Amino acid sequence: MSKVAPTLEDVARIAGVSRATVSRVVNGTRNVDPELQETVRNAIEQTGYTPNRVARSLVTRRTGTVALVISGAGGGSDVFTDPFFGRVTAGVVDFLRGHSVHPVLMLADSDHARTEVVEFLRQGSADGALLVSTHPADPLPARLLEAGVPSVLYARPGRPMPVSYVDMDHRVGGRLAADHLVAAGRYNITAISGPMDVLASQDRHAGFRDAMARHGFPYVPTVEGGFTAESGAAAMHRLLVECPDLDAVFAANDLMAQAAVDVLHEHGLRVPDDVAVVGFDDSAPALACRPQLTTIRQPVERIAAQMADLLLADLEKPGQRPKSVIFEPELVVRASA
Amino acid sequence: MSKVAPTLEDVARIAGVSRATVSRVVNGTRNVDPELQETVRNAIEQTGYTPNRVARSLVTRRTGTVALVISGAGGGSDVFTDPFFGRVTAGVVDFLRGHSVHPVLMLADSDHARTEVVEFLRQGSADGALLVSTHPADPLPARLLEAGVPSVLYARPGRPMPVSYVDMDHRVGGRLAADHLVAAGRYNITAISGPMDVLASQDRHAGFRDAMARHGFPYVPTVEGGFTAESGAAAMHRLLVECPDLDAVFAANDLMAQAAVDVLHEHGLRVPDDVAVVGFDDSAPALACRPQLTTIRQPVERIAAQMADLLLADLEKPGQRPKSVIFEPELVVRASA
DNA sequence: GAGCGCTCTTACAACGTTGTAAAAACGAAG
DNA sequence: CTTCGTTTTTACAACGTTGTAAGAGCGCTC
Repeated sequence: MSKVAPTLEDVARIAGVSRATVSRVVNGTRNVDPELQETVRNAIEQTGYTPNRVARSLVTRRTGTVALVISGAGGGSDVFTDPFFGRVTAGVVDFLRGHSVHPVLMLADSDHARTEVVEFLRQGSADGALLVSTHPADPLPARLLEAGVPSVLYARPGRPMPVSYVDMDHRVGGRLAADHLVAAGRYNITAISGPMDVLASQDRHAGFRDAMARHGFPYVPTVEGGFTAESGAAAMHRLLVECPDLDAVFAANDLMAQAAVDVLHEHGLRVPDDVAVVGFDDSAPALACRPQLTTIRQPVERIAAQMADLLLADLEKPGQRPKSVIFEPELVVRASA
Repeated sequence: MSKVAPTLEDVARIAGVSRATVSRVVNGTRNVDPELQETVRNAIEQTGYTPNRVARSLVTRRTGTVALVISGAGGGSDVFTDPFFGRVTAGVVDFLRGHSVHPVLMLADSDHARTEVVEFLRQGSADGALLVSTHPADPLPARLLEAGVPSVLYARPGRPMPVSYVDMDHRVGGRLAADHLVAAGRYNITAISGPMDVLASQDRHAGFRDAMARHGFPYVPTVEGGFTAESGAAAMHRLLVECPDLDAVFAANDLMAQAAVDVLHEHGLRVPDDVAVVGFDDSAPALACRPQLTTIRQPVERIAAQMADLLLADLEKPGQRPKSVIFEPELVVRASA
């Protein structure tokens, strides 16, 4: 059975030196006689010693973990089926593993849960927080800031505050979609927006609408969706009723775009011949969709990695002023438009 | 700025009692005079005290975290785009949050990474491991067992060993698919299997083939896939070449089934009129697919929650003998077959 | 009113590490 | 042969918590 783990003390006794010397051999090997080093290393080998991380954390005040918090989203379980969060996780995990830092996954979908997250971090269970917060009214960023927890946000905060964040220029994304559809000669262009209480949705739509206006289209029939497939399908149905002669749809994410394509097919409309469809994100559904989606690429994994990078930098040298890094979207032309 | 966190000592001084008394108020409130309790609570309120989890862990030898390890899968990043892992994560997170336990996400896709996982757990950074290991040759389960780390596996281990696990009866799943296709009057039934070095794939296929044999079909044309959309499409192409008059396909997961449907459409074949398609898992693509997939439901979230439950039970009362819980699959009839 | 059994509270020693200040070892220089 | 620097090693006090054994307070009984 797993006998009790050996400690520094045990190693020191076997090597015939003091705890401190062993400690110095284990971490940065400064000022230790090479011969002694060898002896100590042997003793470590012999005992199978492995430093106790908790004890180390207690004195260094560093745990080597960060919290990855998904905040704001309503239903806890659906979150992980949305490709967006999977990609964020992938980007974060991939970056952190190169730095021997481990992410603790937390959901902050209720007030109770948010309190728990703040407590967790105040208790020093993690060194900082990576916060994916979609709703601008989310109180969590402010609460973490107030608690003095080093944090970096994915997406700019709802109200200005001194905190680092990464983001993408969603307005440019909207503009790219508009430019593409207009250049393709579409006239009856419509949109399925994301939930309007989400900043990214607002920006995507504003960018789209502004560009359309510049192209001479003062009004864009729009139905608000909820970033889910069901909401996308419902929105498409309504658009077809309100605007039967539409020849293009800009959907604020790929999930809704895919659902829209299905609805169009059900109505006997061909994509892109009758109706052009542009999505947003360039995530898995964009490729799974038939026809494959023309979409606006958001480099989620890179953005997420950058977020982790900013946090580690802040942990390394605390007290720097907040930073922001904004990524540029990119039009990916496939078959749907 | 965030002043240094208050400690038990501070609270004790303000309340005019000793550290131990405060400690007893904070956790299970046994044997403390109600009046004193009130005083202490006020002091806690006043200082904004929150117990330091690391210090607590050092003495209790419990961290309140478990490692959620994704092992075996090749590419680190794709993992999280596979709906399966998202669902496992959702199930685990959802269960654990009710128990104030937090999952640390780890990828074990290389030997180096596996060593890091074992070290992490031996160092006491987490109380136990939830291991999603797909390849039977994966050395991680054995190494964790050897290191005395409490663990529970998703899927039975490659070789028998005394460790708890949860699983589903994949053979029954294969049988359900075969029965359904035969009952629907299909004659030229084919299969796209999962990667054959994965136990779940073997079982699904074996169950399918055995049932087919019982129905009088001694041979099932089969192409091996890799659980990805691309591999599913490639497999479907090959099947169409080798077996042009096929009228049914059983794909070992929904991702491949969806890709197969697309390929069939490209060949001008209608689903289900010309070819029936049955998937496996009942994950998001099953609903996104047109027509929606008839599939074998695997209750991934419930299985994952059960896995977490077993681990917590083992942590609660260590040294019990290993347990296994096997779930039953279920046929979900939709439009594709 | 001394002794006894309660309940409640308090010191104190862990837990396993790191960092600092003091001590020992060892040459080299005067 | 002492004195002084330099390098290496050691002892000891943290870090913030919990658990245990000893102690204080207090109402009973005899």
